[in-house]
Amino acid sequence: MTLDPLDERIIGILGRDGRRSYARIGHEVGLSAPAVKRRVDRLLDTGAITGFTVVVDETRLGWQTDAYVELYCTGQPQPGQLARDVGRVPEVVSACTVTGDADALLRIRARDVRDFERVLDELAQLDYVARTKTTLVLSHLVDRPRPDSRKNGSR
Amino acid sequence: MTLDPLDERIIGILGRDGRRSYARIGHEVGLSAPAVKRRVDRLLDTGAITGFTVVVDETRLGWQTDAYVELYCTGQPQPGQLARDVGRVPEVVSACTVTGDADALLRIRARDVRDFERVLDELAQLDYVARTKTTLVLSHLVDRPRPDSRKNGSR
DNA sequence: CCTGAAACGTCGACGGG
DNA sequence: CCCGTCGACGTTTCAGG
Repeated sequence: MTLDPLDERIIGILGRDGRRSYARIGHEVGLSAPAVKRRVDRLLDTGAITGFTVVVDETRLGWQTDAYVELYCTGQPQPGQLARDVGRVPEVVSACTVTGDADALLRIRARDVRDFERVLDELAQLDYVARTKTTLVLSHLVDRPRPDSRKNGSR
Repeated sequence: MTLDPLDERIIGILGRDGRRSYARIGHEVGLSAPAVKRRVDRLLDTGAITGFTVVVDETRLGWQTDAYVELYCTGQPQPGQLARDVGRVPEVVSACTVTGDADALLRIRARDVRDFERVLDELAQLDYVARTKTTLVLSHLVDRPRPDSRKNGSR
């Protein structure tokens, strides 16, 4: 699966403003609105684009506690089971298996520290979880939806 | 800053489909399209909503290496300087200061392992960076744009 | 908050490079 | 194959109630 430079520019523009009209995008990249739509539709079909979403300020919406939690497990839980189990906890916003000592690394968003403790308890009760290690997020320095693919020369 | 239950539902819908029309949203929550637009505009004004974006499958677009990098620094670099420095590296998709031994935790998206090594070198050359510790992501289990705020009763 | 009407955007069908 | 133009339809947006 390979991307046209025009596709990359379109994705870049949609990354900065997911609701920009096809006509405006076309004007910026030198295509007509239908041509842009056809490309976006194709990108959706092939799965390169998986959807559109709103970006919210989590902290302002009351999710004040942000943390990474490493999971140390007994044995090797099936990745499928692990995914299902942690996916059931709504405060888990991301989870992945990783190299290193821990078996999985979770990103948690909780209302406050008290709420976070409850989530941690919930995770510790999964029978294959031996222990957890928490790293609290203090301040956010950078947050991008995706890597910047312009070929460096900005600034 | 407090949110109406209607605002929460609207944000929830936009989270699942950031391009859904105000008319359809209005139909789902029991408002007219202009009423929905006014709410979304207000949420944008107050900063609760910071924008709209496209969701892409990074792996399919050629960003095959995903890793967490802990930064250990000499002294306490100013958070502002750190943010500026790591923000200049396009492969850094997120960065935050954290509790624990490390001073900062970065999320990196690189084209491949070779590309990742280059990024790591770039980070190591910042003069206040003493050492780094990499954790490679193996497989993604969960990935949500934000915590699920439905009050648990699903499944 | 809703309703209406004008401006705007979307999206299929069609023809040309 | 991918592009552009056109026209019908849906949506946004602002006025007024």
